[in-house]
Amino acid sequence: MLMKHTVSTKEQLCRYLKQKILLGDIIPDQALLSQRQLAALTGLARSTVREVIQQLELEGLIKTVPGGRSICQNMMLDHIEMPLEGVGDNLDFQLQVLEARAFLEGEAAYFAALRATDQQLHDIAEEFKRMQLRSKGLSTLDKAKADLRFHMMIAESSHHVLITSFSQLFYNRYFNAIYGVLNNTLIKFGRYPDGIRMQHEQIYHALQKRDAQKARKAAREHILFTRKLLEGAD
Amino acid sequence: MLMKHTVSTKEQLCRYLKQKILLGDIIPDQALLSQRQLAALTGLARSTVREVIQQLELEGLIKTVPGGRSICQNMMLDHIEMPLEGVGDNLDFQLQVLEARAFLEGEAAYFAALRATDQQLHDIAEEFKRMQLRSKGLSTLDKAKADLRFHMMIAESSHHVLITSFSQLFYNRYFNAIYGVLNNTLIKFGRYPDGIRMQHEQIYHALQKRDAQKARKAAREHILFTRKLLEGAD
DNA sequence: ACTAAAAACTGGTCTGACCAGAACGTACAT
DNA sequence: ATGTACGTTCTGGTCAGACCAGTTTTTAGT
Repeated sequence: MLMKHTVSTKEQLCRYLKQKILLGDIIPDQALLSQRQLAALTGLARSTVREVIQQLELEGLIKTVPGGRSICQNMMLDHIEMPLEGVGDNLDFQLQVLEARAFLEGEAAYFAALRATDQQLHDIAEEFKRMQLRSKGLSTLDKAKADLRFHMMIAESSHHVLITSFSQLFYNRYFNAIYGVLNNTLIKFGRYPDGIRMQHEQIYHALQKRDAQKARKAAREHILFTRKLLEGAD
Repeated sequence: MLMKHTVSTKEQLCRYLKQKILLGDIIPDQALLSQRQLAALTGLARSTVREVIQQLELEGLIKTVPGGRSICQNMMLDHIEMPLEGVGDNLDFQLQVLEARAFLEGEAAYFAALRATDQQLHDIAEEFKRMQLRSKGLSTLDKAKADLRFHMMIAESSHHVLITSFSQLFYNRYFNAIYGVLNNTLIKFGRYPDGIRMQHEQIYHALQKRDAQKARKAAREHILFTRKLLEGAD
């Protein structure tokens, strides 16, 4: 029995550093260990450590200065912790969030249909079935989380750096707004409107058939449908 | 007299490859020169070439397979060359594009106000002035390009990897749609509506004063204004 | 205690080497 | 001629050790 994807030491270092930064163990403006120290620590060659460092730099997590150490930046932190400027609960803002989300979901579904691994497709199928089964007995918050997890799995399956990153950023930041939308629709209908369940199904089936354009269309319409609900609810 | 930022050979190679890929000199599934060949060609060390390659890979332009060559992917190209599914010119599609764009522009302006370097702010000021001066004597296409350049500079000044990347992706893909919007408004009004000029000015001033929230608001409203124009033009 | 020289770092680049896996060619068997 | 097995050559990934041009820290001299 052998692992198909043994996690390389390089990958481990990468995750380790990202985690440290994202969880706040290393805070902005704080210096990282030097490349040589990291190399000694991990047993990797410095050139390999450099590649990890460069990756983090390209992702905006750290900044390097020749002669000085690599220091943490974490531009993502700005987003996650941003207080949403007090507009988190108003309707206009929620509508705007859904506008952007429609685009994002569409692209995610499109690429997911094209590039998801069979394993991912299988995982999505599982999650979808779970979603259907338990849809009756959950709190609004749990439903929101389930809904988001479903869409996040799709985003990840797109294997598209930009889409995945943007989705993460997006959901981290706007979860409350999205949750608010779901809450509103639930309050109005007492349950998920039938449309939504059917739309989820359409997205799901388009993905399983790897029909990219249909997946995009379904995902987009799904969000825009939610948007219409919210618009008509004022 | 010395250059402040002499463009390193490394940077040159990076731009060269990006250009080749984005302009279609290297098409998807086509193999790049090997790292050793590129090293020999540029005089760089292979380790340095590798860092360039890794960067392109992280940006989704190429894919590397151990043992095989690095092959072009250019996920952007999918967008640029995609026939837009036959809806490229219809109204609904343009509206959708503007929806997503409103969100993106807002975020870009917000972060640009916070993080643009003085140099970038200066460059934006220059571009803005140029835009004002020559706004009378340009073709629609040139105006569209100028408009896009202005917004792209803002996106770049956000120093936010995701926003910058997403903007590039976005504009590459939807330039035609955006151009269509501009064309429509120009046809309708014979010139840019006054609102747009004023809105550009508001964005510009918010940036110069580094008022992030105002910048976001102005940028968002600018796009949503264009959207309304288009909506009312059917 | 303050300053200036010097030593000890840092990231960036280079060289040259080895490995495992992919690609390709060649020679052999059909 | 066709097809298949094999071996060479090539690829990307990793490694080790070196130098440079800067920064930072220490040290020595005032």
